[in-house]
Parts: sequence; C-alpha cells; structure tokens
Amino acid sequence: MSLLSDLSDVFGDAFASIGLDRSFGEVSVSQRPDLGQFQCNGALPAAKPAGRNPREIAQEVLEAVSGDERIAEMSLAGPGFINVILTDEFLAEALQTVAEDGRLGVPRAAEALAVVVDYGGPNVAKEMHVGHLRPAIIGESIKRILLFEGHRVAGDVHLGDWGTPMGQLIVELSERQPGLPYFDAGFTGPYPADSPVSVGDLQLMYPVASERSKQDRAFAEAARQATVELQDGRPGYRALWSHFRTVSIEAMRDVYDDLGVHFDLWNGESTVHDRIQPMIDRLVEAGLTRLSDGATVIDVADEVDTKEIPPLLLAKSDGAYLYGTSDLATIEERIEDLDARLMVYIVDVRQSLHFEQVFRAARLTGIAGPDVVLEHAGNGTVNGPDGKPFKTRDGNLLRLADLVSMVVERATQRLDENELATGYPQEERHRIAHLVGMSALKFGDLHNHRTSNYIFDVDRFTSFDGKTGPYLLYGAVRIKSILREASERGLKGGRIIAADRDGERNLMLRLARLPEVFARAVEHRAPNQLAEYAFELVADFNRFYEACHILSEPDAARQGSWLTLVGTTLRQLELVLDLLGIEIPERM
RNA sequence: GCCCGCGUAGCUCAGGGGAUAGAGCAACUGCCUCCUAAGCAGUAGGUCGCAGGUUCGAUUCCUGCCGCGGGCGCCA
Repeated sequence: MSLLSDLSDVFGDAFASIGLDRSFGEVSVSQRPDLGQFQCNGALPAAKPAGRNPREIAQEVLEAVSGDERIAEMSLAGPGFINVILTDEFLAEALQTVAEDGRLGVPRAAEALAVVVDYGGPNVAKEMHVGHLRPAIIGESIKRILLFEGHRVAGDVHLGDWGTPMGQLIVELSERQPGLPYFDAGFTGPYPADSPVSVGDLQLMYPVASERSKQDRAFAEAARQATVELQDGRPGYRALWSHFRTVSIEAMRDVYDDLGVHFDLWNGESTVHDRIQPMIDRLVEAGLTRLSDGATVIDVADEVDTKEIPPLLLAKSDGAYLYGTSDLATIEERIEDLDARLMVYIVDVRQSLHFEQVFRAARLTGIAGPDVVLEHAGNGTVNGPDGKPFKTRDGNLLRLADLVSMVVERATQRLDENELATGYPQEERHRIAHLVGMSALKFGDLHNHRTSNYIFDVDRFTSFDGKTGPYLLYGAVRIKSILREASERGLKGGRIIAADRDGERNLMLRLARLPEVFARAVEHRAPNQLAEYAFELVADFNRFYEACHILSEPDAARQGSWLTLVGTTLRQLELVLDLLGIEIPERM
C-alpha cells in the first residue's frame, strides 16, 4: 500500500518478534532528514510497560529488522530513536507502483457512504458577501475530497428561502406595486411567467424591509402574517416567492460559477416545509417536547454536560418554525430520501452551539440513528488588513462578487506587470487571469486551517513569489511545458530507476507521501493539509528541475525514468489542486 | 456569569506527544550561453502569552491566570 504502512508493518513485526505490541512499530517521516528518511520511535513508549531500557529495545528491534533488503541503512540515536534510510532500488519500485496506480497511491474508503456536504447557505433576495466565501471554498474542497475517497457525495447549497424575510419582502412589494395579481386574493390565475422584480430590486428591498420590521410594528405584523400565509400555501404568495427564489438562484449561480463552486442540490429550508408539522406532531405525541413560555421546545441538555445547553426551539409561541426546526427536518429528509450516512456542515464555527442542539435533538428523537454521523466542520472568518471582519469603506460587508472581480483585476495587473501571457489571444488571456485570480483566492484561503480566521490581502495572495496560488500554477504549467516539449521530441517515459542524487530522491520521497496526507485531510476535514502538500510538491519539483536537466539527459534510461517522475508529479499536482478546487491553465 | 476558539520570527501563517520549532513575505549574499529566474542555493531573525501539572520526553495533553475574538431559547 503506502510506504509508511509497509514500513510500519516491518517494524511492527520486529516488535512482535521480541514480545512487544506491534503497534509500537509505527513509522513516521523523519524530522531529521540529516539522519534518515524515516524514523521509528516505538522503543521509547514500549520501555516503561516492559520495564526495560529503551535503547536496548531499539537495538533488538534494529537487529530483528536488519537483513531486510529494502532498507539501506539504520541507526540508533538519542534515547532510542531508530533512523531508517531506504535503498534507492526499493524507493524506485515503490514509485513505479505509484506511477502505475490510477489513484496515485491513495486508497479508497473501505465502505462507500452516502454523504451530504451542506455548504453555502446564502439567503434568497440577499446579496452574497465575504461571509459566504469560506464555506463555499472549503465546502467545495471537502466535497471533492470525500468524493475522491470513494463516497457518494451530494453538495447542498441549502438556501435560506423560507423565513420571515420572505414575508417582509412580500409586504414591501405589495406596497410598492399594489396592482400586481399576486396580492389579489380573488385572482384565479395563471400568474405571469416573468418575475415582477429583478434580483437587483430584491437586494435593494431586503435591507429596507428588514429595517422597517424593526421600526414599524404594523409592518412587522403584516410581514409575520404574510409569512404564515406563504407557508400555508396562499397561491399568489407562493407564485411570487417562487420568482424571488428563481431570480436569486440565477444571481447566486453566477457568483458560484465564477468561484468554480458547484452544487448537486439547490435545496433550502422550504424543501422540508411539508415535513415539519407532521414531525412536530409526532415528537409531541411521543412526549419528547414540552411547552416553555408558549414555545414548543425539546430539551437537549444532559446531566454530564459541563456547560449549559439550552433547549432547541421547534416552534415559537405564535406557532412559527425556526431554522433549527427545518435543520432537524432536513436531517430526517436526507436520511429518508438519500439514505445519508454522513452529513458534514461547513458553516461558521460561531454556529457550533446551534448544531450541538440540533444534533442532540436528532439523536434524542431517533431521527438520526447511531449509524448516521452528523458533523459541524466549522469555518473561521475572513478579516480585513486591520484584522477585523472585512468591511468596505462605507462600513458594509464586501459583496462576494466585488471580491471576486477585485482579485481577477489584480491578477490581470500582475500579468501585465510581469509581461506574462503576452501575445496570447485576448480570450485566453482573460481565462488565464481568471484562473490565476481564483488560484490566489482559493490557495490564500485553503492554506489556512479551516477554523482559523485569516487576513485577506489581495496583493499578497496574487503575488507571483512565494507560497501562493500563482506559484503553484506556474509550477504546474512549467511541468506541462516540459512534457509537451518531450512529446514533440518523441521522448517517452520509462521505468523508474534508482535515484542517484538528492533532488531526484527527495521528489520521489515526496510523491510517496500523498496517501498519509490525504488520510489526514479526510480525517480532520482539513484541506489545508493538501494545500501544504501541493506547495511542498512544487517546491521539491523545482529543486529537482534545477538539479536534473531532463530534456538534455544523455542516459536514455535515466531520462525515461525522469519523464515518468515528471508525469507522475503533474498527475499528483492536478489531483491535489482539483481536490482544492483549483484549475490549472495549459500555459501562461 | 457560563461556554467555545485563538495567542508561535518584524508581518502573514503552518505544525501529527518526540531529537536542533518550520514556511512564505520583508532584509542581506550568490546563481540565467542550459527544459518558463513567477525559479534555485544560502545568511539572519524565537522566553512557542504566563504559571503549574501529567509524561522518559510538552509548542502539542490537563488545570489556573492574563490578553483578544466569538457564542449563550422565541433572528438566521
């Protein structure tokens, strides 16, 4: 399988052979490359329970392993570290296996699960802003990671399309355009096919209506009433709402398309509306709820809790549902309709208490059985250069569409400054600028840990130097260029042979590490692990490129080996960047 | 008040119980008759917030404190 698991087996056997637990044989990549490629520290934790000296144990393990043809050198160091260096022949064989593997060494999950990744969460009629950036980028990556692991994954944008704001907009519009048939209770239809409002109109109306609800009690009451009627199915309101939803989705899709973020499901709170009342009735009948100040709640606190967990509100005292209610019903819907076994929510970490409540409620009510995993993989925020939440000069949240065009404009400037992609057709140049911009944006975001807040800095992200998206794209394009040139000269990749210099050996060692990195990314839902790997891979390739002049190499076998190595590097880079949602241009 | 997260190089950030804590930027020194120099090689830069504890070993796990941010039933 992977180099690390193979080596762990070897050392596990050795520990077993001297009567110690084989789990002590775990091998990791060396932290001291000057002393070895890999290390096994098992003798240290093994010493205490065995009541023995760790160096003595390490010495016996070392002797038990010695003679293994795959290992070129071993040494005992410090209090009981075992350093390992592989033979170049074995390393070459291992890489040959990676090169021949369609999955580049990464195993599939033992069991393919139906998974829903819930990310996005924009609201109908409301402009998308910076706050929607991280869930979109991280969610897209986590979806791709789980998909590659072999699961059946559906990404759900999960719109906010069913709450009080919908009623507010209906009332607001009824005042602005009272003559529309949607407001005429006696109208028998059919309603116009075209929306009476554009998404721009909605986005202007939204804050106005929202503000009025706070100031004007009559308006708020009318909005509440409209919301109830909408949810009860009043035809005119439903028809109008449907227009709101449609024009909003069109606008969202434009932004998401620019970001390369794609959803399988455009569901929302409204999707589960019909399930909510029956669900509540059932829970009430089962005695799982209670009334609290007129509201229907479900207690989710547990005696062993160290913190106070308030009950989840299923229905307000006026009978209206809350978002926790639809979240609970959505869990039920996904299990029943999609047979979902894992749901991952990529939502701001600040919502963690809410998810804790919803997940507990799902458990307590039996909606989610023990075979269903519910997970809130929270994300941090995007901050401005001052370290505070990103705002525009006038104090508003930056529109996501503006952020995207800002990055693409800066990327275009960078191309100009560096006289790159000059002489290309205008259309290709635009495309390259877009891809460079997106790589900058996404890598700038994803190389941070999922839960950290980070400072957004266009200049730094779009820089052509250092740890940036453009650096990765450059590396990938350079590799493509070499392979194109090789192909034109009729050169072909051959079997990988033993490395004879560091630049080559280090690239091989890097390429063998993907399985562990991928496993870690899956386990922690941590795309930054893959982002870091992509950077290290390109950096190792650049060193290899410096040390090994591929196209002029006179030894045909070595040149063939190098070409396979270059090809494998490109395939891994394409895979990893694709898992991050980053697309590579053909040239730049 | 209770709970959650963060505090690592001048800046932006990684870091999986292990040895000498890393990267990028910024600073400084080198390398283009050679596959894209958007690159490579090197130098310098640290009480890992503070104090305890667990451990053979703690930046990592636990407790307390300080600082910053966030959350805490009828919004989402």
